Amino acid sequence: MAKEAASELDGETVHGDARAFDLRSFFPYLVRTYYQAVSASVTQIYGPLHGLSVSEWRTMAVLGSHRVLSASEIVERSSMDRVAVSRAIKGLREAGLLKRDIDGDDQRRAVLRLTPKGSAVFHDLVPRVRALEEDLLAGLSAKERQTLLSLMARVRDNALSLAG
Amino acid sequence: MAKEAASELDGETVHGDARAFDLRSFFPYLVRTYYQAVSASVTQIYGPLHGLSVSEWRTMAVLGSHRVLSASEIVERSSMDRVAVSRAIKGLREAGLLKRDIDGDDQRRAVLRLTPKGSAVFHDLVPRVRALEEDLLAGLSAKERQTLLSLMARVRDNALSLAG
DNA sequence: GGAAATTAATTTCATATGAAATTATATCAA
DNA sequence: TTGATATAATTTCATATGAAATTAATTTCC
Repeated sequence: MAKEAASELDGETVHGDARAFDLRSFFPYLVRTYYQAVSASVTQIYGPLHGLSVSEWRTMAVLGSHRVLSASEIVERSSMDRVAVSRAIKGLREAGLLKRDIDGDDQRRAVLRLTPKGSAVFHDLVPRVRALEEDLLAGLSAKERQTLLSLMARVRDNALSLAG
Repeated sequence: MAKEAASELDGETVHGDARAFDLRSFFPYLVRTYYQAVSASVTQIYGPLHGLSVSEWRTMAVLGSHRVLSASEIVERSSMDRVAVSRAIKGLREAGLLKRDIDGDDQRRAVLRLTPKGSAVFHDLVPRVRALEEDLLAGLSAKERQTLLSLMARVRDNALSLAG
């Protein structure tokens, strides 16, 4: 990274009020610290307890409520990329938490479901992550929670339309 | 990951309403998709334009407004870890955007500042990232923006207190 | 029917990341 | 002093990540 810059800059002319720029009040930076804190708190639940990675937990969460899905369907429902899902499936299979069968009609398609052991882990985790969710939102009224989700959704939509 | 689970689970008894768990309404998951969208939109600015990585941009942003700092001070002001900062400094030096001098009093300490070229890149980027920030928050009133930041800060504080 | 295009899933490869170890200097305490 | 401890910064090493290539099965269209 930081290869030779494309735009022409003479290195002398300083314009605008860039000097006053403060990273710590820059909105994307605040979003990042917010995400980091939230993310670290969740990892504490499924990480140490059952040795799951983030991708494994998400894969399990999607399968836990949908019962039977293919890898592609998990990709759609989890906003993870297909490599992450493929590796999560591998890890969960090795741990005996997930079962993989080839679909009768379409031999490319692998049908995935939690094993009884996987299902038990899932049911052990759900109340814990729900409690964590409550702890994260502690002190916020129902209305504030709704406001937060709605504002986040609006900003996310703005961001997605910028990315194309 | 997904090594042998520690807790005892017989794999048969299903309890609670885990079946109804939906990842897509799980708060930490929503925070993550929000972060991913915002993050991708910012990367579009400093990435292609000047070939900067995220860490390089942040390091530059901190130095751009503080003029002269050590690597540790950048770590404090950017919420990055010291390895990321060290590597960002290396990249920025190789690109001629940052200058490193050993402090006279403390020979361990490296004093960093942007070169004229680095300063020019910074001044080129600031109006662009400010415009992006505005695009992200488009459609939100001043009050709504304040509300969003305040709610995010409260949740972040909750999360940090959970992590210890 | 069979070549071309499509779809499912995995593997490869090159890069990113962070905890722990390392190097080097500075300070503290006997 | 000098041995022990602390601090600044970098390097190492093991793991995580994702784009692109690969493998394999299926569908489309002539």
